[in-house]
Amino acid sequence: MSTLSTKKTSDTYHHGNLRAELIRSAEVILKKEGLMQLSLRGVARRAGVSQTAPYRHFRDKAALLAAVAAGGFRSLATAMQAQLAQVDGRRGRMLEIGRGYLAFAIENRAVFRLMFGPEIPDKSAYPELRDAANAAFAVLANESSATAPSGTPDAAIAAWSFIHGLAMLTIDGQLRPETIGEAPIDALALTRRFGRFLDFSDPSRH
Amino acid sequence: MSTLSTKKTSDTYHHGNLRAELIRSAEVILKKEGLMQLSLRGVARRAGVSQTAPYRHFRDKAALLAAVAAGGFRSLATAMQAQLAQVDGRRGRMLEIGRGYLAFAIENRAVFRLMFGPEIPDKSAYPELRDAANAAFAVLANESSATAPSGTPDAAIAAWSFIHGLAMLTIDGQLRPETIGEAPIDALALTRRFGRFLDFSDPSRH
DNA sequence: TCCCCTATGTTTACACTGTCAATACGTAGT
DNA sequence: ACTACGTATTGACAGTGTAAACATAGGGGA
Repeated sequence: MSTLSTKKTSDTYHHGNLRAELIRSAEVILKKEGLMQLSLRGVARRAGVSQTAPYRHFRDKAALLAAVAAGGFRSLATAMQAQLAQVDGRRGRMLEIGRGYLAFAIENRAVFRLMFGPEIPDKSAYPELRDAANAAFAVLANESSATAPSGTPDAAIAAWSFIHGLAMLTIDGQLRPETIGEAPIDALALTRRFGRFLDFSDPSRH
Repeated sequence: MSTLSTKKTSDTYHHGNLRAELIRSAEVILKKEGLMQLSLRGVARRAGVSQTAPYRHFRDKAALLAAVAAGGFRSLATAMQAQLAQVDGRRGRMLEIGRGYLAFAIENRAVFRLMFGPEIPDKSAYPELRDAANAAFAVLANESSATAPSGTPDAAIAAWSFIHGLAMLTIDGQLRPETIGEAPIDALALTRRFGRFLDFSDPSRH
């Protein structure tokens, strides 16, 4: 209408599929600017809509973040399974899962932090998020139950803790030369050296 | 001489030692309201000064948080050493360190998250914070080097990763009955069951 | 003693945020 | 064709981090 603001959304007043677009915009900002820089208004701006448009699709900012985090958990599960597909036999499967986990965390720091951080309070209030998180853990737990000595989920939790801690410390920049007194470290190589912590099917190398 | 002493513990100025008071206020708010609810203005309010008074003592909000985080790392080191003092002999020392670590994380979730989160970007820019973090890691590394087979810091990093991951997952509420299919879990008891991951001086049980 | 200097604290202001209320718009169903 | 409803916009409000200008106290040199 006005010559001043030529909207690129000239197609429709109703965006069409704004919800998905908002999630995608949030992901882009997360990856480019980080979690601290992500604002609802910024997401709306990038999607080309007004600042309150997101409220038609998400109760509040946390709900949008929950949707993004759910997508993150799905990607995480996929990353682990993709890595798993590269190995055959019973050996080193847990290690490959760990690699997938670590690679995902490093490639998507901001989303990874969001998935586990306090920015989404009461995560259990979002069924989609809860299901996606459980599905991701299931990849780990399922593999663990197949190789661990006992059927308890203890082994899976132990493996998860180790991988998760390694991922967190890595993306937080705590695992650095000054800290550990070595040349620049490839975190994935690190996991290889610690394979004995991950692979319950291979106790020989102790 | 006089300038030095007055700068640190001067009590004779406008409102007393504001810098320390601000840090204490921030800690209180952190523990009571959480990291998301902590604002610079809120800290100033609680300290009874104007909203820009903190800028005479900290370059910005991140600088205040860095001071708080440094205190957190010092407390963490103390917590680990206190736990360590409860055991004699070479056995189970790493496990006790892990317990101290976990207890601190649970008791001080918000500070713990701050210590490792992205709210303080470029942590290496704060010498006090860096030193405190290194000192805390040193407790772990020192113990590890005394018990681990090789002199490399690999074992310390592995132990740190495991404990850190367990702590993170715990305070993030990921280790819950629905997730792991068990009755309410005491995280400290969990570490006991996973002691073999922590105690390098006892490789027999593998 | 007095006065000024500098470190400390306040006031004011601005751009930004999350979110609510009222309003406009377009499309689907009748 | 007209109405109803889901969708998007405008405007507003309280709260945030922080920069600039101003105020004040307490000590050091005269």
